[in-house]
Amino acid sequence: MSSSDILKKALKKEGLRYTHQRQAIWDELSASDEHRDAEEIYLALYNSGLKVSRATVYRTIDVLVKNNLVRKLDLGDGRARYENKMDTAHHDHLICVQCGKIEEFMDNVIENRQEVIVEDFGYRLIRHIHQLFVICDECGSK
Amino acid sequence: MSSSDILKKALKKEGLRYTHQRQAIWDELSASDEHRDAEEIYLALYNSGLKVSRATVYRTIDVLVKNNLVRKLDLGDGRARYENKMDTAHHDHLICVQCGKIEEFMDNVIENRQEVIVEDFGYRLIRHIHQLFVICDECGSK
DNA sequence: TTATATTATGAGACTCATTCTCATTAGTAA
DNA sequence: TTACTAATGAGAATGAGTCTCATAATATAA
Repeated sequence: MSSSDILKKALKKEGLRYTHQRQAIWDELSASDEHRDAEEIYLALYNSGLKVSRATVYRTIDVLVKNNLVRKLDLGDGRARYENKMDTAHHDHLICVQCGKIEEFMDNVIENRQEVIVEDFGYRLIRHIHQLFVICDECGSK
Repeated sequence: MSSSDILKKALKKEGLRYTHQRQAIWDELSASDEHRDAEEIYLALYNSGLKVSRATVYRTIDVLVKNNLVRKLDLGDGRARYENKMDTAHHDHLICVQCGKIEEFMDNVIENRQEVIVEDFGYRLIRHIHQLFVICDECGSK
């Protein structure tokens, strides 16, 4: 399924219209594996000649997040980051507190323990945030 | 060690003065096990007749957090919560996405796995955030 | 104590990411 | 095409948190 088909499907599901702006924003996000904030997405589009407003960037990202095409990360610094979620398995993040580098990890033992914990409470797990703030090898060796 | 001794010790270590406002804020935080935001702390003081400014609330909480007397929680909703850290063992949180109720959990298997993961990367773990967003028993049964 | 030198506080201005408003523009169904 | 809506853009608004700076309070020395 092409990039535009994926988007069209999500928009149809939400009862939303297919627009150039929404396609441009999804193209920008789906073409990269970086963890970027809204301003970076906005500027990337702007610099490639596509004048999409910040408001539309935010609005569209919300739709993409809601439809599981993009993941929103809260790193605790007041700026949300977004990553393409297509073809990527679930993972959590390691963040270097010095240089900001972001790595991904996935651990089945932890995933399973989470379920057990929530079950013991008699609750139902909806989603989780698990971030390991580290000093990476490069920063640590200085 | 009394509440004021604990505070005085932290302030001395930081080279800061002991003031009524700082004591009042620490009293307010240390007397409760709730997870409150800065505005709630400010209002609690205000309603008990202590007119401490919001700026001082934020400034003082920063000192308390830095000195491990208070823990800052980022729940991803744009308002930091603070909890008294005295006499409480390390734990992470379950947050009900419906009613906002916060419960605490601690799991040694997860704690150990985190260390292993970070070690495998050759990094050093500084701190972590682990939050399980759930639907609690009360909200789930409706 | 009292005087002196700082530091802390309060009020409100400011910041910055994000959201909202509303007039204009552009999809879309018939 | 038309006609009906929904989407967009520009910039105002929001809101948590930070900063500024004149004034007040604390610590230290005498």
